[in-house]
Amino acid sequence: MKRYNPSEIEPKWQRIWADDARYRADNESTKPKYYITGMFPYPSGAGMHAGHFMEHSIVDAVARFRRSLGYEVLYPMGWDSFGLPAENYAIKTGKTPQETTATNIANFKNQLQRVGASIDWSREINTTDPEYYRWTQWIFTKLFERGLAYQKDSLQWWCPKDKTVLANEQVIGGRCWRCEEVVVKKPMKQWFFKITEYADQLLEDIPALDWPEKIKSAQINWIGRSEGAEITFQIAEQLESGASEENITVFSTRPDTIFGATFLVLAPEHSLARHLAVGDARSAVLAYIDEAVKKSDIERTNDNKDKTGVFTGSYAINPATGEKVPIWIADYVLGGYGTGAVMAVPAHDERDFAFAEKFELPIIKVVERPETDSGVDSCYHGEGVLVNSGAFNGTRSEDAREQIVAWLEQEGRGTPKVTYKMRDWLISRQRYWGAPIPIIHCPEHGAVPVPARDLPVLLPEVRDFQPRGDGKSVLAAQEQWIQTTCPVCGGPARRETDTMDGYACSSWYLLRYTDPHNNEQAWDPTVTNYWAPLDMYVGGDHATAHLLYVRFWTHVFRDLGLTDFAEPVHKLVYHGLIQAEDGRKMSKSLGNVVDPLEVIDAGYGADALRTFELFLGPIDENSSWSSRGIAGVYRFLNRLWTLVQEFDDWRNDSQAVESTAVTHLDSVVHATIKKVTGDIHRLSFNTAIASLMECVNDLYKLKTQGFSNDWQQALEKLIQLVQPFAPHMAAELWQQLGHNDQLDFVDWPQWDDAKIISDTRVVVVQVNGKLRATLEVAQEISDTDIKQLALDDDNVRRYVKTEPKKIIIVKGKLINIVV
RNA sequence: GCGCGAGUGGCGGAAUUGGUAGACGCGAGGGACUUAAAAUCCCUUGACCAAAAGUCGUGCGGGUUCGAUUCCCGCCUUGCGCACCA
Repeated sequence: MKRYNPSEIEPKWQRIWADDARYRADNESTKPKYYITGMFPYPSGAGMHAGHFMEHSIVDAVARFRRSLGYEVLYPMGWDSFGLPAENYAIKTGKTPQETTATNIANFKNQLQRVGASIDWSREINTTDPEYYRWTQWIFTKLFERGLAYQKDSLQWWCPKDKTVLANEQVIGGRCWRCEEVVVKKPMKQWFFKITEYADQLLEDIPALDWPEKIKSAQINWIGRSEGAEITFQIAEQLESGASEENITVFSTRPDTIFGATFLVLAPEHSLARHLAVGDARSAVLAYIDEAVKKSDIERTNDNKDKTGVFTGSYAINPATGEKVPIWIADYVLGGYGTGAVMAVPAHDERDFAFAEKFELPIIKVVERPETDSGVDSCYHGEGVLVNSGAFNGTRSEDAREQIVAWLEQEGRGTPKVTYKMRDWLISRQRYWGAPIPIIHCPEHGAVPVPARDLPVLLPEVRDFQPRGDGKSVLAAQEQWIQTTCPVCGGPARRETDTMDGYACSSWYLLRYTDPHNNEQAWDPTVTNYWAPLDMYVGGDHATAHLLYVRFWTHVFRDLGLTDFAEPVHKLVYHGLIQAEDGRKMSKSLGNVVDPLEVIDAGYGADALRTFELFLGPIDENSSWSSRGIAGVYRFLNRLWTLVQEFDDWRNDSQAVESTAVTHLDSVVHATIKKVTGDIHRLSFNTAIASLMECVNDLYKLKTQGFSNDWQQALEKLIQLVQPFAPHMAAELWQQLGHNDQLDFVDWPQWDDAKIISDTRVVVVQVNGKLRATLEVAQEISDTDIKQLALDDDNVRRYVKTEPKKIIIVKGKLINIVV
């Protein structure tokens, strides 16, 4: 009898799987395909912790399950390896990002191999590989040609001391988060992807996605579609300083409240803001604008609720009432949303109300609060009947919405309009470690995309990664690299020196996996249409960033004729986090990280680790690591192992006697097959593993009757069921029971309902819904007989003294006697 | 503030369509084996009651139903996402 020793059997099987490239996916297969993977990792220096392994435990279990069901499974892996951490690490250590990235990838790959993930390594990809980013760049040029990649001047945060651009989140209280220098805003020309053009399509496709509600609603929220109208307010006075416009256009979702619009508010960034400042107010307005523009968005929203603003001295005409209304500037209006200007209706909008109260502006009620509404606030934002609204008095606000817009449209003062919260995707990065934007700036022809034949635009190797300080990436110092010729006219031209956001690289990798070695094109549509879209995509991050971008790009690919499908992922599995044993997030700085290789090497092995991660709880909820819990799972695997050893010893013992007393063996095993199969289908791994444990416990009890030859098949089936969770042990035991074939591809066991059913069943007897007895009755018993048996039961009789009013029978399960 | 989840023993969790609440695991208690310990195996384990019988029990308060962890209404707590988006 062999002891269970994972440190011996796991390397053995990992070697076998690697040697015969067992998990290579075949493009030409005649089997049905199943394409599954997890979100590819960023290969950091820290390596993966036990929490990261959750994703691979899920993907590998499903991949192995699907293989057994007869699918051709594609489970690839790759590396999202461009990005800031590698670059910062390079600055600190003097190593190049190329070197550190290679080291980290080797480490990650080793970790994945040591858990026995059934990955097709022949399809490994790496976003920093020029053969990969060549096509990222090619896609950029395609977007550019379609008008979906464009340049725009926008304000960026700039730290004069660190000489670098900062993200909004890196500006705290107007100061740099690193050196606390006061930051300034600097206008910079940046590259954007026009995701807003796909806002409606991305929104419309959401209901049909087999994705968690949580993610779907996060995306709906993020896109933030609002239906309303743009309404034009004429400026009352002639503007002195030659402003380009004489009108102010506002966006409103409540055009029905226009009769209550008692003032206008413009964002400080509004193009007319300075021009409107007249008379005594002028200097105060200009000061306010300067101050507001300096504040970060975070400050402007977090300083919150306490409204600030200034009156410009100018007025506009409310197109509905004809009244003059004052024009204010206030930073509670956002420059980047709608038109950057709003009509303020203080009676029916809380923000406008707070502002009006503070600055003593008129408040006119135009929607009557229904009597059924119990609220008493002086500001009411619900629906109701219009008042103080001229010809529209008495109209319901829902109806008035359309009627008023129609009327304004007739007058040439308004038009229906849909607006989105989502902004275009800013993809320029002034950092080194990214894919160069494949654009050549020609004095004659402007921004020209690099032709496909000249791709990739290689990232030059440099020595100094420190950002230079003039708002450009270190590539701007590579004068030789920059100088080139215009692809259109052949004249001298200069390369774009910004790199692309890493999210660009990860927006198409799922398609590259299907055809990773293609050096003629990004992918062959025939191959890609065979594998993609993904049947299952597993991850626990990026609800609105990556998962929105990858949908956006795939929609574009479809429109370009590069794919047949617009949605890249059929089913999304969004798993929870595994927190540390102390209930906090696992992190290096907290010192609570569980290293998976240490767990494996401590003797538990990869099988116990994987099984435990899936046993912790439902995969979509957070859970906490438990060093005691993994011992419990290890105990279970050990019990299964021992059981097979004991059977094997019996089998090989020539003196062994076959027991004739064995009962229920089939019933136990077939019930387990049924339960485990159903549970894996619905991704309820914790209950699948629980029923495997239950099955082993039951077999220990049956074992006391002695073994028989029937046990061979029973144990084989059990081993097959365990395989998705503990593949090394399963392979070893399979071999020990006399098989030389590959367990991975052996058909998943079938159950037979007839074998599960026993001669008797348990029926619960309730009186008035309370449990009073349980009866063991024959399988085929009639309702009449059940009723009689129930009523004859001693304990039931104590509660049923009179003729029952009603008797409810749930076939084969329960009888409830109502008295 | 808005949106989406969640709340069940000492702990992680189960109950798939409204039908025995607490599967499975951890922990705890007891026993077997052992010189002893570890490991292993067996039994017990929601609360109250000596126990049978029973009563109570799924965040709180109502409701629908023969029957509610499950459905409905109103709260509380908590996680996540968005957040002055007009």
